[in-house]
Amino acid sequence: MESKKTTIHDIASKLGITASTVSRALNYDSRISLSTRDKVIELAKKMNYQPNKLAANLRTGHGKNIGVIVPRINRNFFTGAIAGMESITNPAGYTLMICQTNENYGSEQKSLQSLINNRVDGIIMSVSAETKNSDHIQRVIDMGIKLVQFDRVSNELKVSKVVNDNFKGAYELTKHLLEQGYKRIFHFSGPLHLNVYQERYKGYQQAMEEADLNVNKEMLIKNVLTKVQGANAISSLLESKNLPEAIFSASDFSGIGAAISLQNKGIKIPDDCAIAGFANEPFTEMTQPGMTTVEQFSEKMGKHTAKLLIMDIEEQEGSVDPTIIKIDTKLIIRESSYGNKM
Amino acid sequence: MESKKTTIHDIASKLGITASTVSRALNYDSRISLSTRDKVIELAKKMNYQPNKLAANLRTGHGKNIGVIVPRINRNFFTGAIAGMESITNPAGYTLMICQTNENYGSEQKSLQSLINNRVDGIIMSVSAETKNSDHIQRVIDMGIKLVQFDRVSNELKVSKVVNDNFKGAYELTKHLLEQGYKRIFHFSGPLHLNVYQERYKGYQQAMEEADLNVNKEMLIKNVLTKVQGANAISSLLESKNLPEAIFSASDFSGIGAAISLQNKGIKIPDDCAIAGFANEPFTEMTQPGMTTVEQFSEKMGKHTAKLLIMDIEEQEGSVDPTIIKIDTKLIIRESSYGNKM
DNA sequence: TTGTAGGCGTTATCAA
DNA sequence: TTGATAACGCCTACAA
Repeated sequence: MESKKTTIHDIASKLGITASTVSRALNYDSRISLSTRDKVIELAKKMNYQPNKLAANLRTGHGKNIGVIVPRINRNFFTGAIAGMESITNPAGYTLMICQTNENYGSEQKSLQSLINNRVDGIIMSVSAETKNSDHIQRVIDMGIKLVQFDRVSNELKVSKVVNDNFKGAYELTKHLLEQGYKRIFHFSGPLHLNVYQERYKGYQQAMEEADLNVNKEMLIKNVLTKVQGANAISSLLESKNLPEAIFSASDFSGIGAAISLQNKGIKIPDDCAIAGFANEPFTEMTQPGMTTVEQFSEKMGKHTAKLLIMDIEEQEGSVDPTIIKIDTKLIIRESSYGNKM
Repeated sequence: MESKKTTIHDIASKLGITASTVSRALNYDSRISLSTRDKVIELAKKMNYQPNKLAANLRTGHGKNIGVIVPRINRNFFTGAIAGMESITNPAGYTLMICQTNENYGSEQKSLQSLINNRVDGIIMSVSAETKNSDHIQRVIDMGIKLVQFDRVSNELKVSKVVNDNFKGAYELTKHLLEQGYKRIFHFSGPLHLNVYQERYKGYQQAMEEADLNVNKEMLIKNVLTKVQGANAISSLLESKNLPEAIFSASDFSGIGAAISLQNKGIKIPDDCAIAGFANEPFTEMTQPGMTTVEQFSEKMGKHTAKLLIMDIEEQEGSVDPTIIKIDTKLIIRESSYGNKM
C-alpha cells in the first residue's frame, strides 16, 4: 500500500489548475467559484487527500494547538480540569497536547521544551511536586509564549492563574471538625513549597488559632500524600501512642490510607478518630463510612483556564494583564467526621 | 518581547558559515569538526535557539510521534496502560499524543483525522463504546499508517492487538462465586458489541453452564457500566422483588454503585447478596467490604502495545504480520464475595 | 476568479 | 569538513 501521500499539487494537476487554487478551495476562500470548489473537494475526497498540518503550521506560524502539562492524568482533579479545557478549546478549534510530568522536574522541563519545539500556540500548566523554582518557566514566558497556570502555580510568575480557594476550603473544613467537638486535630500535608499545600495548612492553622488551639510540631505531618504514606503515618502515630482525635489530610489518598489502616486496627471512625480529606476523589463517597472532604470544581477551573489562555492568544499585539481567578471550594460532610465529643 | 525566533540561518550568518553546517553541528553529525560544533552549540544556546520540529518533520517526513486514542483518561486501566506505553516510547525517543474520545464515535473519527494530519508515525487505539464498525479505522490502515489496538479491539481488522483474557477472567470469577455456594448469579454487562464485554459475558455463561445453571434473560442486564446505572439496576431488581444471590458486574463502577445502593437499603454484603466487579479500580479495595474483582495489568498491556507498534514502525519496508498478544488476568478475592451458602 | 512566485525552517544530495 | 541548492507541502501577496 504505502502509496505516496496526495498533495494539493496532485489534485491541481489532475484538474488542470494550480495548487494555490486548490489550497483556496479547500479552505473555503470566498473568491473561488463554487464550481471549482466543488470539483476540488470532490477530487480531494476521491484521492483521499490528507492535509499536512505540519506544512500548514510551518507556513502560517501557528497550528491551533495548546499544550497542557499536569503532574498526573490519573487524578480525578486533573482529568476533570482537562475535560473542562476541552469543552472550551474544541469548539474554538484548538487541539490539546497533554503531557504528564509524574511529579518530576526534569520531565516538566522536557515537556515544556517539546511543546515549544512543536510550536504550540500556548501552554497551560500545573507544576510538579519537585518543582521548587520557576526559572525554566520564566524562560518560556520571556520567549513570548503565552502561558497560563492553574491549581499549582508559581507566586513569582506574572502570568494569569486559576486557583482554588485552598485556604478557605481548609479553614472551613477545620472549622467543621472543631464544631463537631474535635480539638486535637492533626494535619497530613504535602510539600509546603507548593501553594496548594501551603494554603491548606494555613487555613487549618487559622481555624485552630481562632479556637485557641495550638498547632505544635507533632500535629503537622509533612509529605503524606499517597495511600501508603497515609497508612504509614498511622502506624507511627500508633507506635508513639499519639493518636489524634481527628485528622485533616490535604490529600484524599492519604486520608483513605489512614482510614483503612485505622479500621484494620479496630479503631472506629469517626468514634475513635475522625478523618477528612481534600479533593473529593470519587472513592471518598464509596468508603464506609463516607469520607468528609472538599470539592474543587475542576471542570470549572479547566474552563476558566482555557478561556484565559485563548483570550491571551487571540489578543492582538501586546499581552493582556495577568488575571488571577480564584474558584470557591465546597465542604462535603460525610460520616467520617460526625462529632462524638459534643 | 515576542522577538522573531532565531533559526539556524541566524546562527549561520553570525558565525560566517552556512545553515547546513549549523544543522549538521546541532545534530552531532560526525563529519563536522569539533571546533565548529562547539561554536555552533554555544551560540545556539546564547541566542536561545529553539529547533522548529514542524520544519524538521516536514522535511524528514516523520517526527517520532505516536498517537494514542482511548475512551477516557480518568479510568485507572487506561492511565495505567498509558504509563506502560510511556515507559517504552520515551526511552525510544517517541512522544505520545494522547486523545480521549469520551466513548464518542464522532470524536474518535476526529482524533484519528487529527493525528494523521499531524503526521504521527503510528497510532495506538482502544475503540469507543459507540464504535460499531471499523471502516474508519480500516481507511487509516489502508493509507499505510501503522496502527495497533489494545483492550477494546475490532475483530474484523488485521492489525496487531493486545488484549486481556477477558473470557478467562470472567470465567474464573464466576467459578469462584459458584464455589462459594452462590447459584442465582446475575451479570451486569456493557455494550455487547465490544469484545471485552462480549467475552466477559461468555466467560460467565460458560462457568454457569458447566455448573448446570441456566442463564436466562433476566439474569443478563445490559449497559450497566456507571455507578448510577449500577444503583438503578438494583432499584429495578428490588422493585420486581428479584434480587439475585450474587452479582458479577463487568464494571467496577456499576459494581460499587450496586453495592452502595444495596447497603443503603439495609441489604448486607455478602450475606444477602454478593458483589464482584472487573478491572480492580483502586476504590475496590477502599470500600467496606472490599470488592472482589479482576486485575488487568494495564501497564504490562501498554508496554506490549507500544513495543508492537515501534517494531512495526521501525521495520524496513513491508508490514510485519499482525501479532495478537493475550495478557493473563488475576482474580482478586475480597470480602464482598465470601460465601454464605455453603 | 485564478495564476505566479516566494518563503516558512529544516534536512539531504551533490559538489567542492 | 563545508557550501550551494533544492525540496518537504502549504499559504499568501501580488499580479493578471
